[in-house]
Amino acid sequence: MDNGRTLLGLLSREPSYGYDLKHSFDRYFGAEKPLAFGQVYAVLARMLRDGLIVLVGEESTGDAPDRKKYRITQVGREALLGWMFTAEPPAPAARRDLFAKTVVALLVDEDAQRLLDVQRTAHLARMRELTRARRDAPLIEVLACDHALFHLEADLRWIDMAAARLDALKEEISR
Amino acid sequence: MDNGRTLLGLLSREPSYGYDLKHSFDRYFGAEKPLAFGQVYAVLARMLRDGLIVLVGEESTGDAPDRKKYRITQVGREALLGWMFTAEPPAPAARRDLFAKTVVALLVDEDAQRLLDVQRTAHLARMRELTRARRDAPLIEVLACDHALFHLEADLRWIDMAAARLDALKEEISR
DNA sequence: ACAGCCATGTAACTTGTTACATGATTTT
DNA sequence: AAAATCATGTAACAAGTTACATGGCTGT
Repeated sequence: MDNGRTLLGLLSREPSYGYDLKHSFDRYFGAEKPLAFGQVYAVLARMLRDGLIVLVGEESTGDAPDRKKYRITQVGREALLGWMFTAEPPAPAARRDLFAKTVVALLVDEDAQRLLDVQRTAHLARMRELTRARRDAPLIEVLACDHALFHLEADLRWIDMAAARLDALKEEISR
Repeated sequence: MDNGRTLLGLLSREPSYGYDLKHSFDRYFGAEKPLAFGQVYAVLARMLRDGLIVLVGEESTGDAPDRKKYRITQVGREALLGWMFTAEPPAPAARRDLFAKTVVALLVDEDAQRLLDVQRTAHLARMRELTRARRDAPLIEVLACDHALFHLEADLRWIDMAAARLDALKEEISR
């Protein structure tokens, strides 16, 4: 319900329509990946069902096409605050890509060192891209880039550390 | 197909059974979160359908209960290597929890500074836990902890940086 | 006999992805 | 008149989560 919360955040500013929400979402979060309309309406239907939002009066003139305006409820506001002020635990190890691939490389007895080299190169390339995209971007995108950059850097540090311990790891795993 | 690849990795060592795969998975990746049996069989059925694995001869004695042994195919081996030697792009900004929450806090005009403080505190607490869990753990778990620790640290750095730019961000967003 | 482990799965539900369907209004 | 944009959705598919169902074998 990740997209759900961000849409709820937008609705907590002011009531709005599915169509407009999609564009607001894209403005704040969608630089890399715009939100599909299908997803917007699915999420709205879910939140409506769960009482996080309601349809607001409307039927303005009757001439215009369907336009459904949604408003956040008290329940929705509480859910939103609950989400915001909670920290998600880190994903389990198996679902952290780099870690999983490294372990699999050791299991398969494919050259794990080569795997780490490939991953390092790919990470560096992405970091260069992001550093370029960062220039001349609005502040919000700068922060989005920095967030990604910091995490790529964390991966790089891990790669170097793991590379230095591959032999010991390999031995431990094959036991 | 994340779990799929790790199970495929285990199968690339030697043919095995769903039941055993679950336990192998838990041994290498499941310290934090064991893999459910239901998921194992679902993944196996999918990989079988896609030709990544096949059933191996078997029907050993007829007395024992159902036991289905799976073997990786050439197609499966190629899929596995393709996965390993590819780097996943970072998740889009909207799906990076900390970033999304921070932007929502600014939109909602809830005290974003307080949000960052709460998140920092939670991150530090997790880091303490992980540092503790790290002691006396086998090497593979040490590396899993380090991976998580590096990323938590990356988040912390971002929190500090974002906290220092909140006013500018708020201004940019409300335009 | 009963507990616990071996071994396989199904069912219901959640969220996300991609592609398609429909029709009105506004702009060129 | 055609093209772009406004505005809503459905359908099919993928992957994961949790809970439940079933039955045999093993050790006490």
